[in-house]
Amino acid sequence: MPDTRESAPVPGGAPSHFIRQIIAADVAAGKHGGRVVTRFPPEPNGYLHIGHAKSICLNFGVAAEFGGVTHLRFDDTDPSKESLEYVEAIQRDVRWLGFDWKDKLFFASDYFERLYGYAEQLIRAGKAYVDHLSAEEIREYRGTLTRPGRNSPYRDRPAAENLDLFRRMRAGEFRDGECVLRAKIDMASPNLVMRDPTLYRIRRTPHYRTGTDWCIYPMYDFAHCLSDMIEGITHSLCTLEFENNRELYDWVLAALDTPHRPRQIEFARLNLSRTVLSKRRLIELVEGGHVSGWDDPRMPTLSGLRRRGYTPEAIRDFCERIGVARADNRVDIALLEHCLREDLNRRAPRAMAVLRPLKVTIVNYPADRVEELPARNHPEDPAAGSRTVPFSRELWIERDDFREDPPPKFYRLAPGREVRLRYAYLIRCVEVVREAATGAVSELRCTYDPESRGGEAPDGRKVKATLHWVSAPHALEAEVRLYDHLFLKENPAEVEEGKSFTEALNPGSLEVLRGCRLEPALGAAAPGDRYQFERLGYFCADLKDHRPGTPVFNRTATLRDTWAKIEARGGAPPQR
RNA sequence: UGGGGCGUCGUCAAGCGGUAAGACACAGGAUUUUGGUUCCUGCAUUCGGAGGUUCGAAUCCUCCCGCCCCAGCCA
Repeated sequence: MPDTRESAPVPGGAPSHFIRQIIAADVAAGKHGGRVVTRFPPEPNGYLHIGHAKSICLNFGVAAEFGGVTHLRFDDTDPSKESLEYVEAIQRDVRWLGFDWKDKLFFASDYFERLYGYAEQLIRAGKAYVDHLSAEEIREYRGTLTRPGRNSPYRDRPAAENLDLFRRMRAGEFRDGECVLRAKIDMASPNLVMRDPTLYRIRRTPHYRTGTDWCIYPMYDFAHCLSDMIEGITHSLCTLEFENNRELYDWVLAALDTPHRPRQIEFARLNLSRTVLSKRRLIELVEGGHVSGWDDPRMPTLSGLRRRGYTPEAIRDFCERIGVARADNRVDIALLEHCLREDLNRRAPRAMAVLRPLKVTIVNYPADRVEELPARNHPEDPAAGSRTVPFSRELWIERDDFREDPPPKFYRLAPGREVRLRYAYLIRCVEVVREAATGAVSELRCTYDPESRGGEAPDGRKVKATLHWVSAPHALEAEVRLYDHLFLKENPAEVEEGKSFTEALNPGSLEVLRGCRLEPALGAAAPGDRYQFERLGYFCADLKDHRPGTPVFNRTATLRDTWAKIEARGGAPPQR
């Protein structure tokens, strides 16, 4: 007999997690004829974020592993908050993430008529009733965590009366809130969800898909399980907060004696350090003007991550690595960034850009001379090819790469020191020019070694540092946006009484630099193109604001910076 | 002091009665025309705690402690 517990590796060698194990066991046992059908069921009332990505990867991933399919179903049962804009944005994001629902696109609103039929069936079976208690009264009657609730005075109406009332609800004979349809379960249940939950409410709000066809709408607990059943979902994966609802999910399907019984399985939602993932807080960031919108590159939304320069591959890898379990968690955002760098390091072409320019004049280089020096587009990938970068007498280097009074372990440029300009020459700083008024360093005068073309001196002498640079007369000017974590706190959601989570916002999460200098090859960048600016980080041309003549780049991630770490450790204070 | 869950390294997370995987982070070192990459090395005598069962327990039992979820006509 086969071991149906299936603790052994699963097809594809993916790491084991409890949902994979359950599904593998079900498949092995021939449940549902060995079929696997999952679904991703967003409500179209907001944008998808990295937490949804976990669910999307889980649902599409696990179904694919077992040769199954995944439905994209919009859980659009509350017309007051939903819209087509969100439906479109969600589809765009799921597709971008790399998943394909084929022709399996569904809407709970398409099931309204069938759902209504099931509700009547429930009424006929004496398992649901129309209640005229007000919302406040229902709350009072529900009891508390420790005290049982009381039956509504309308609870024992005959089925025929309930049926008539429910039909009149549909016909629009009652005002919003005047009555609801409730399941008749147990007002004393220790599980509050089971204390005669509301199944239908009256809402005279036009629905973005069904218009004014309906004035009654099913609640999540009624619509979701039945939608799963209708679609033949085998494994209905959701987050832990729906655990209490599982009893009701099963109750509805059993009460209706449905032919197909999906199984709800809950897993822990993702929490990420230094950001927020709740819809409520994300909305507050957008509406409070703390970010520029849902796609602000600092947002953990998929549209924000996309604009920031994240790749779908990196996000999928991240979702695979964090695992799936039932324990509350807060994943270190450094893991997401690691996945990103790993992917980008492999595929981003290299280029040179100077963010905070400092002028360098090569005093012994002819003023009218320009050389085109070959540079590799990727140090480890010859297939990425090469390009040419112009070199001339006047250059820009990074201000951070020069120190008048270099601290220990700083081995970049300083008075009298020699360094290498990447792909170009060895240069030595012979003079520091200052602004008369402020005394600030305004220019460096250097000599170059004509024998070191390409960066290697014939005498074999070594140099400790290699700097990136851009030829001044050939440079493109650009705006570069430096992004950092949105929040300073590990868990921004944890706030003191009376304070807002927005107080933990990182004031330095965005720094806009203008007058940055790019090497000419970057002029070919199209919106969304990603590069590694050597020694700085990964950058992408902004999807919205980048124009060929006026380039705008977003910093996707910095490179790991060992020197910054040494410096921060207190060795030498930064001098700027 | 109702019910439902969850506690394994700083953070995730395997582990399914046979003697604590892996990843990130962190710390060293090697290579390097990116202080990047890559490569080595180190990093839980112990699994929330206490008892018990067993030749043997993170895994089974008992009690205790801590954290999360539920009182929408939201999902």
